[in-house]
Amino acid sequence: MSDKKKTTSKNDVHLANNQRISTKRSLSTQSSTELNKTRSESTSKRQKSLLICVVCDADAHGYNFDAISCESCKAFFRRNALRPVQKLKCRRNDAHCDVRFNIKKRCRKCRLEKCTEKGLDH
Amino acid sequence: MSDKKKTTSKNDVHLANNQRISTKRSLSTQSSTELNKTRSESTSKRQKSLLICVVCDADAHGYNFDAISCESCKAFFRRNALRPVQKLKCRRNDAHCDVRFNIKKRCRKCRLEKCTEKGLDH
DNA sequence: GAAGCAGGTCACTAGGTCAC
DNA sequence: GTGACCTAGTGACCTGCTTC
Repeated sequence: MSDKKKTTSKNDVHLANNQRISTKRSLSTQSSTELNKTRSESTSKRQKSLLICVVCDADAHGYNFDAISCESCKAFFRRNALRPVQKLKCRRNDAHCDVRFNIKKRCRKCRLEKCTEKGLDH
Repeated sequence: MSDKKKTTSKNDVHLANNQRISTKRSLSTQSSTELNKTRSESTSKRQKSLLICVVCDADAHGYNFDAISCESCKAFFRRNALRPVQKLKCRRNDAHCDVRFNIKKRCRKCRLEKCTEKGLDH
C-alpha cells in the first residue's frame, strides 16, 4: 500500500475549487519537482475535501491506487480492477457513458475504463 | 450502495409514528457534502418497520427508487416505470382511485401515477 | 505519534426469480 | 400481474500497515 506514488504531471491535484497544485506523495519518481507536495506542504491539514476524483468528480481526500479518487471509485476499482473489461457490457454500447458521481446508474464498463485511463493502478 | 446518505428534504423519512428524520442515502447526487449521514446517525439500526410507503401506506423498510416505499410498490414500479401511463386504463375513469395497501384490486394507472407523483424515479 | 492508503466490512437497494 | 425473497453491486466507514 502505500506508497503509491508516482507522480506525473498528470497527477496534478485537481482541486474542487478549480485550483491545481501538485501533491503527489512521495513517491516516485518523476520529476521531483512535481512531487513536492509533502504532506505538510499541502498544508498540514490535508485539504480533505478540496480534492476531486479524477474519475467521477466527486469529493476526494487523497490518492487511492495512484490517483486522486473518491471513496466510491476506490472501492469500485478495488472490486473490478482484476476483472477483464471485455467481460463487462456497456450500458449504451457506445462506451462513452457519463460516469460522474451525480449519475444514478453508472456504466460499470465505462467507469472501469475511465479508472484505467485516468491512471488508477492496482 | 451505500450508505445512504444524502439528505434531501424531499427524502425525509416518513415514519409511521409521524416523526420525520432524514436518512437519504447517497443517492445521488447532490453535493457530496450533504452526505454526511453516517451510519450511526440514521440510527444504527434502521428502523425497519417504522417507515411507511409513500405510495400505499404499507410498511416500508427503506428507500426504493428514491422514495420510502414498500416491497410491492417497488416491484410494481420496477415493472411499470417505463410503461407509458397513457397505455394504462383507470379502473374508474376518474383517475383518483385509492391505491392504499388494503385495497384489493388496485388501479394500475392510478398507482403508477401516484408513484411518479411521490417522486419514485427509475 | 500522526497521517495516508489498501483492503475489509456491512447497511442498503436495484433487479432477478418464482409461487401464487 | 403481484409481492416476497434473494443476490449482487455500491459506497461509507473501519482496521491495520507503512511512512514520516
